[in-house]
Amino acid sequence: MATTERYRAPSPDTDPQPVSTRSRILDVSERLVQVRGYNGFSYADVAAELSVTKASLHYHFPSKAELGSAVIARYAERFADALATIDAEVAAPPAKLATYAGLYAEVLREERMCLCGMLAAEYQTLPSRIRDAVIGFLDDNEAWLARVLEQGRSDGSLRFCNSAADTARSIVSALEGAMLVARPYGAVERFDTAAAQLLASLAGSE
Amino acid sequence: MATTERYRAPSPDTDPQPVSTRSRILDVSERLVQVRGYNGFSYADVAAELSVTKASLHYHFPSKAELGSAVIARYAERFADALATIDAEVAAPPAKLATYAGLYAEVLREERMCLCGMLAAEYQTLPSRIRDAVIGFLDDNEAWLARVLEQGRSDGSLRFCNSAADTARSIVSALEGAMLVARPYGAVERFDTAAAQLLASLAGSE
DNA sequence: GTCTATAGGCAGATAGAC
DNA sequence: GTCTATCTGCCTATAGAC
Repeated sequence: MATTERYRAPSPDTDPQPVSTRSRILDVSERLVQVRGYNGFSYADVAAELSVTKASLHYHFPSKAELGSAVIARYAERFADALATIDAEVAAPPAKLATYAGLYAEVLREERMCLCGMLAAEYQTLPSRIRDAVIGFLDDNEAWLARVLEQGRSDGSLRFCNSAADTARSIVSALEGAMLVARPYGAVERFDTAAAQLLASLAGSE
Repeated sequence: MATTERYRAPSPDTDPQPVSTRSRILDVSERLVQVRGYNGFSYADVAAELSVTKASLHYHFPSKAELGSAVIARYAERFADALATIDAEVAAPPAKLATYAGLYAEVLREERMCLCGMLAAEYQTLPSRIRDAVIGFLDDNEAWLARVLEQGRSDGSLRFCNSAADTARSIVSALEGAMLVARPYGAVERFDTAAAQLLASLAGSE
């Protein structure tokens, strides 16, 4: 998909080297956190999947807190790139919101929770570096959404009663909640229905 | 509060006995699951808070899965009673929804996540008995909400485009998500704003 | 960079005395 | 019912060889 090219790994044509161990560790860890939670995965799980030893993982990431921090930092960077891509490729505010919701749907289709939503649930047990990253991720998303909402209000394509900031928060909440509840049922449709309803409630007069 | 009396512990006047050990274990465990998650608390945590030994806890709840099952079973029962109380004491559908959202707000005010939302995040790591209880809890909530929505559509006090069932799912999603996101900020206002927006979007013509 | 080996601690759980 | 004592296993993390 075009909107994801900018933040995916380089293609084999231009970059024939094997993926670095560090990045494969992050890939596996990211998925495990999204599926099982930060408190639900271990170095042993990652090591088994990659057929290396736990000691080897500690060479790349000395502590679990550092591994967790690296996971969310990379995730946030990729997400920020995706938002920039939406800005570059999608003009209309309602379409931007729909594409944004589509990012969540993609994650859910892989049977994962949003990394940030999962960490939000576990918030009280997390190292402070990871806590800060969770807050930063939410803030960035809300700021981007608020800009899109302002734009939509200006051109009449979106309509909402409260402030753009509050509405942005509601959107993040609603999408995170829709993922949270849909996943136990293994039902992506549940998410899609909730997202569609949300977007419809923001539709403008135009 | 009147709406909670029916499912709270009996008052000292009518029931002067001390709270049973079993129920105190459930109280502490429930709070720990809501704050730290099922994978984030241990028998040692509960034992320390109650000043008993882990072995004593195992007498009451032989395995952690049984303890977890008992926690969610009691929670679901109490929640069902709360819904019955709303039905008995609140007539207007919009007021029923507002009272329902207030149940979530109460939980959040105690810096807890909804038990079911927390377990939904950890779903993939849970014993199957607990998984089933999570699904059952969500189903029950959605069914109750769908009935309220139907009632509101009939009397014109509520308005919504999709089916009552889908709208009920959206409400559960939105409230769970609003809790999930508000908690890291320690900001109950975030939840209140999102809940108010949600309820306003369902307001009928009447 | 990856390994073997191991440390030290906490997890869930059990046996048996009181 | 609650205790002490203990088991087994997994956890994060480190030392040091290759």
